[in-house]
Amino acid sequence: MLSFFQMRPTRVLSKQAKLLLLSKHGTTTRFPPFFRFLTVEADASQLPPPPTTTTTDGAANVNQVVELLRSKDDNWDDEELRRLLSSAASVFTPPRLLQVIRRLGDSAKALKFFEWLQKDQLSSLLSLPSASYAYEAIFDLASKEPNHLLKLSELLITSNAHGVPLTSGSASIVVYHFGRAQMVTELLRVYDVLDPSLRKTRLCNSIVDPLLKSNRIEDALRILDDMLKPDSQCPPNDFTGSIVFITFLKSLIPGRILNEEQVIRLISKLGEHGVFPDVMRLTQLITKLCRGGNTDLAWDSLHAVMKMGGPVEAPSCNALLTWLGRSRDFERMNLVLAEMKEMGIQPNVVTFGILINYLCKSRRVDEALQVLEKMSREDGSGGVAIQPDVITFNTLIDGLCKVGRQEEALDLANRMKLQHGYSPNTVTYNTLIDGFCKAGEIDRSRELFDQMQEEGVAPNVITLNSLVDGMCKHGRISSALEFFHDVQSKGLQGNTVTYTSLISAFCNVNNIVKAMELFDEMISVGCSPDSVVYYTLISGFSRAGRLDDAYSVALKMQEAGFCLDTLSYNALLSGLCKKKKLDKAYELLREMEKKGIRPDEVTYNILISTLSTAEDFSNARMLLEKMISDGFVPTVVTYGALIRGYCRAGNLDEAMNILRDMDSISKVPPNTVIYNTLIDSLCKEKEIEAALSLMDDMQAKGVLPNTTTYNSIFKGLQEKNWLDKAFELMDRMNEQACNPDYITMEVLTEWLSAIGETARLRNFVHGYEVSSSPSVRQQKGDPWNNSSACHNAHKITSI
DNA sequence: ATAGGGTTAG
Repeated sequence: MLSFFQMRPTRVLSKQAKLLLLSKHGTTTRFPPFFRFLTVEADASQLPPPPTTTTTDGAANVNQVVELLRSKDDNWDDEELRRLLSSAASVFTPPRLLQVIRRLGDSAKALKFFEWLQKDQLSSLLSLPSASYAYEAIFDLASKEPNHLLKLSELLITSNAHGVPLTSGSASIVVYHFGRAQMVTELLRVYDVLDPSLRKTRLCNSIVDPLLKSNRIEDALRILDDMLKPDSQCPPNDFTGSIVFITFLKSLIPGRILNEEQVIRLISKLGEHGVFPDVMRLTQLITKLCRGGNTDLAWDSLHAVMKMGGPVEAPSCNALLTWLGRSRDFERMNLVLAEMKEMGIQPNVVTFGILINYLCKSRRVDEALQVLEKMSREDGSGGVAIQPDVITFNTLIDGLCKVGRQEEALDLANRMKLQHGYSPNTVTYNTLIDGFCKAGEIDRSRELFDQMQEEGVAPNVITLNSLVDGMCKHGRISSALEFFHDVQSKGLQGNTVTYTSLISAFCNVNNIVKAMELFDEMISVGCSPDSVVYYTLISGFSRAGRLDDAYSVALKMQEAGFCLDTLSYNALLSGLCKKKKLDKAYELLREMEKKGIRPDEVTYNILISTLSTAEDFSNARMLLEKMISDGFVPTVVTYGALIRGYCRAGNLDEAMNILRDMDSISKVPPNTVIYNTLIDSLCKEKEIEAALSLMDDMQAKGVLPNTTTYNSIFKGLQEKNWLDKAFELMDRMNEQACNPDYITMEVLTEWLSAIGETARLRNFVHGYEVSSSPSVRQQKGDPWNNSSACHNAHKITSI
């Protein structure tokens, strides 16, 4: 009875169905391809050709059956139906049956008819292949009816219960609808009941995509694994790649939902099937992974694609290089650059920019300048010259400024304009202005500020902030305020950074009232406080000894939703220790520990300093051990704290021992502060020779003395009335452009006026030579009156 | 590519 069909059971049917058919007949039957709606996977070889014989009798019969089923609601005349179907047994073929079902236009009725046929002797009409197609027709009907999702879901269960395998068409219908509704459980059920030969790439994609979108990573991976098998029936295509890579990029991935191995495995397996992320996606993936702290995985991903011959271009490499640069991994940066060269991946201006930026940030400015020279030169070895852009230059200009070479930075800005035709932009000016401000050359910065406006380059809030901070840090707070108000009136608004600089400056001169006023003003003009400005206040209050106020700012900070960070805790801790409130300090330490805020090197330094000051050297040294065992490296500040403690305790020998240990054991070079501590103590102990020999030691080691050094020495010399040495040092102070402060003036005025040497003091303050003669010698140029001698030379050349 | 946060000396 199945002989209407040429059967080909191997592909479409489940094992169970195959056995059933083979045991009954063992002949080959072909399937009718009647219903191919929504067939996602159009595979003609799967589906048998349409039947070759049809008769008009049959067509008439279909009409009659449909008529009968539709007219008699659910209670059709069984006898009549049976008669219609069997009388035309030779012509009422399964294809006709499907025509009936399709024309019923109602899935419930169709299912009822199907079930009637199954119970009936005529169930032979529903031998398995056509049963599957009958179900496909019912699925199709249901999919167009109200409440289709529920119906499809029920039909899926019924068909399974009836032992009727899904056709590829049925699968397409349900997957399409379940996928749109993200019904992951149903999708998985479809996948599981579907004969493996029907699991085609596009169908699998349609299942995997909603699974990934619903975050069912494990389930998606199971299907992906099937797809990625070497001899897969449903190998991944570009769409598979794109849904997987998009999921990678949704940041759900790194570490949390997919682990590193899984990411790499997917990339490799997809690559084995020739599916790669495109240049943009790979770049985004690398950036995302790096941003999530997973530079290693980013490295592996890029290399996996490289190794398998996927498309890798400069932007993807640049993404990795950026982060390697940030983590100071120069070795791997070089490796990437070498690989790029080897693989013929052409670096672009960004690649060089990253390299230059890295070198600048590592203060290796000369090497950065060499890269600039190299990139604009054709090197004859296949390398193409890459013209630097404004960003390249700005990076270098900033690099020069940051190492205090602002004059060269200015030269480079000129070169950029004259030789390369790039006009300096706001960033160029900002960088230079900040450079000169940091060097204390506020007037030069103001000139640049005026110049940029003359040339039509708009200053922005960063320009403002550099100047305000520069003025603040160089004792010109009122100029800073004036300047701020000035630009405000011209329409340039400050921000939290502007206020932080000002607040910090007022805290430093102990004007807490003004600092608080500015904080309130900042909020009233709509700049939201951030952790830095809170820190600035906490630190300011702490240093002023106003711990209660510091605590109340800390409370405000937390109410605003910020956590106290290590820096803020250190500020409070330092304030408490200075006030010798050690109980409170330990309480704060316990709070830090409870909140999981790790102490850092500075925390240890504060505590070591406190213990040293209290002359509790055994505990100070024990803490030093703990600091080291916690993985911190003691610094010049740590040793400085110990040295200061021993000095204050009058144990200069031990203090000197530590200085020697720094040199011989720890290899920490001493700085000015260390020498100042020791020199001051030696002077106070009247050991002026030893102090002077330490000064020689400083000079030999290239450590510059500062005003504090000279102040201590002058006091010591005054005690012994060593005039000549004092004159010599006054000259050296001038030579080194080390400005006297009020303490210097106090000491020298008292001493020199008492012995009638005020003329030398006058020479000293005017920058003239002191030691040879008290009378006025040749002018060396007055360092306090040199403002605008040749300022045009400092300008960026106008074209 | 550019701006604001620290511990030690007097």
